[in-house]
Amino acid sequence: MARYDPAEIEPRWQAAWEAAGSFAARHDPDRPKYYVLEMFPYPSGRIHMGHVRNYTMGDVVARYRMARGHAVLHPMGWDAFGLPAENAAMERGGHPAEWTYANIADMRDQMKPLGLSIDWSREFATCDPEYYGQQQAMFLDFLEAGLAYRKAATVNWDPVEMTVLANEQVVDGKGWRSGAEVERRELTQWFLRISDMSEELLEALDGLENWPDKVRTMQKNWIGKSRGLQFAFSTVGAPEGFDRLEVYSTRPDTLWGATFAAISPDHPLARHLERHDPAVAAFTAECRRTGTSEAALETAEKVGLDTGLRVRHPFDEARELPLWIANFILMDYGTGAIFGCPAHDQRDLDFARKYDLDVIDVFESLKEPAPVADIAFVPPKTEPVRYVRGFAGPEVQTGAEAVEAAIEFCESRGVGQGVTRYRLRDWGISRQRYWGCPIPVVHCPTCGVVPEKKENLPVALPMDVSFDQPGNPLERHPAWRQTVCPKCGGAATRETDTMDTFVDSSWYFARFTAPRAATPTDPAEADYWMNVDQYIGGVEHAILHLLYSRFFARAMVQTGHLPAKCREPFAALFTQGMVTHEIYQTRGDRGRPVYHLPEEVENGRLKSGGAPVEVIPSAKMSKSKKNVVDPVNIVRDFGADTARWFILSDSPPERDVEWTAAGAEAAFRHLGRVWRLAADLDAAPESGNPEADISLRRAAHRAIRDVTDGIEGFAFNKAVAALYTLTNALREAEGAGRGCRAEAVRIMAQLMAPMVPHLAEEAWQLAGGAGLVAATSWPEADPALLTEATVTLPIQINGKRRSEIAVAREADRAAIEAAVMADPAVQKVLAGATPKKLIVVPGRIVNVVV
RNA sequence: GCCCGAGUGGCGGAACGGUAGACGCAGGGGACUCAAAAUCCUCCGCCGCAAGGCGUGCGAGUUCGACUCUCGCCUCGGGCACCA
Repeated sequence: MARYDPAEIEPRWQAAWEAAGSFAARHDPDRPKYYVLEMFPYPSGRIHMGHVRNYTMGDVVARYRMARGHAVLHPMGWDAFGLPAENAAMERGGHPAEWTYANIADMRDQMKPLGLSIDWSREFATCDPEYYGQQQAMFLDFLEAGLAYRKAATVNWDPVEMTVLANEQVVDGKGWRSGAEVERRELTQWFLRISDMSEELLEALDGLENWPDKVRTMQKNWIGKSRGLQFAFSTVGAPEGFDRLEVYSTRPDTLWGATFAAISPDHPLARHLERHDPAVAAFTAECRRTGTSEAALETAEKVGLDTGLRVRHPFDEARELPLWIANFILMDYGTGAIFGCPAHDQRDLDFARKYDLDVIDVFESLKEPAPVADIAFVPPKTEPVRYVRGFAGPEVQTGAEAVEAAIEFCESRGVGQGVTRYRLRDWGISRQRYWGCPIPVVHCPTCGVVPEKKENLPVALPMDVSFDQPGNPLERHPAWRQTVCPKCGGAATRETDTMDTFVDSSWYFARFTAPRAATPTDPAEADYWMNVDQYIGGVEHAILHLLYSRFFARAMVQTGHLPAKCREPFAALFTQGMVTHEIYQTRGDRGRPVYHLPEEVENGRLKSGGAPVEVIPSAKMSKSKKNVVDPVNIVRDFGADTARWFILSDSPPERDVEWTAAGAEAAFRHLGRVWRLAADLDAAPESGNPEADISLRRAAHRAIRDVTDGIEGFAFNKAVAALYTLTNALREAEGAGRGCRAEAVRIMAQLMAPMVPHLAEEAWQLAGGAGLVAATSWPEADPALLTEATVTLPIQINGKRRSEIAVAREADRAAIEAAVMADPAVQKVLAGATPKKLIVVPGRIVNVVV
């Protein structure tokens, strides 16, 4: 007997789609367009289950929208610049380009058998000179528009390798290869003025209604708008030029609790002091031996050094506070100087206790007033508290009120002014690396920094480079740097910094609308296809990638590369969860863990040798833990449809999904049953009994409703469950006739086409459908088939379910009440008395309160 | 350290503030088979013979009614600006 054979079915239908040109995006002004985009992959060389999940979800949306009559754009490309290619070149020789393009070819070959509805004619990689040349053209426009500039910024410097390290390459404050203590070092670097758009990027978040709230919240917090007071302390004993010290505080209401002032080790005053005082120099040098990441700075032990200088309290000239240098003050935020109020800030309190500084309470709790001991009193700003050392406003007020009152009071006395600040910093895009988009400017000894001419673009990366030593090969290339000044024609050198790879991924979505255009975008194409209607990717990109893209879209609008409607390029965002798997380990020498691939393990034992394995609970699939399942093997063993079906079933898309071998096999068995339902249609009786027919039709139409709701609501697990229910109905519909069954199978084929497209085509054909199911319109549910005449109403007594009654769907309240009172369980409890309350929610529930 | 999430049977999960556990996996029992696979039937939150009781990470609260709302915890995960 014939069996479900995906190895035969899947290539056949992929060829059919190809022949029909089913997935070519066609600019059709007469049809509504729909742009589905999954975050494009980094070409590591192997696709993993996370990719399968991401692209399957996008494929469901894309195929569903096609069936809904949209002109769909569903492209794919490669985020191809970045560190791993350089690391590969260092470790095994060869050129990053060679490694990258070979990986792209491999990954494309792994992806195509998944049967995704991608328009491959639009594919590109960000390392294509054609792409990054257009990026350079935009950079020049940004530069001219004042959106790009240079300033000094700190980097992680490895003093042994003499190279800049990425945060990821700094492990416990040491270089990952050299093990040398990392130093912070200042370099002049290129920046994009994202901070100028802080307010706009913040306000526009409200309009992103189809983004997850959590992503909007994260971006809001990242932008970090704050209202505070900026004022200057006058200093005592400070060197010339430092007689005033500007500080910023979001809690000026605690000014009377200030017991010290502190500056960043990178503050100009600290830098001045270190030149004259060896103790200060030693301390600031120590502070700089930390990575540049905020997590590293925040988790480092809080240390400080008393400069011996003092500042005067602005409202009491006689009161002097010690001035410290402290490692937790960030030069990038505010003015790089603060006043410390230990009573109402835990970090300040820890610092004060450590260095024996005073703690002065400013306000206390209304409920249980007590002086601060080891835990700072930091109530929500909305909670009213009693000010014992307030200086503006009433004695009892909230923190928020007190802050505003303090700002007003200080301004009226000429002590500082209220200011609005943002945590968001300008975007540093300089990277001292080879494998990135060269920044197209020239350094001329006479003209300074000069933009390259657009006709000279792309400034292409030289191919004759070596990676046998650390550092940027562009710096030591014998000829590449040498060029002529575009302005004066004299000898000049090229910029050797390349761009952050986040730049590459900040506009690829726009390039997909016209991937071969001679300019970064084509206005007509961008106008038709933009914006992205549904963007899908990992939540790990919630802040940086998405915020940079939002900024870039605005910058592109400003420089004429996108129409004005593109300021928010992603109309809807969906963030998917990870794919996880159990970890299998045995113990090697001295108890060290040895990890094993899932395919090496069977029934809790190693296939070879039979040693028992420890099972560690699921975690994100990672090569180092070997808890990875290669999609290529799954497709080979079960077919793409099984991989797609499993990855969509069970877990809601936004949550993590656990891959299990049993689940994959079960998915395969289910698809086999579905195939058999279609293949065995001929065995059904020519005509069935009317009751079975109508009940099957009802089941099919309920499935239309439920699958449609599931897809529209991004609850693919629920759509899958509805399809299981329909399959069960078909299997149980013994009395239904052949025609009715075939109709149900065709509906099932249409409903499952977005998820398991190959099997859907096969079932469609077996059930007598004409043409490709990929070319049919989405079925409509008949409302008449969705409603039942009677409903079952649960009866609660005091909130606990005790009984149920069947009533007509249209039954009114009085009829329901009568039926409830007649119910034996109710009568037993009431014993003749009247209920205290009778709550009737028609169609839902009844609650009798006695 | 800071910001954001998530916690429901043995497992993945379902549930406009209204019958907790849809649908599936695993498992038990049975049919078919020389046997196995496949397939089919059936049981399946926990305690209890039963009546019944208890159950959505923990502790309070709001409500006729809380997985769902509020507050306080615990655990796990994501991000923290040079990983992508």
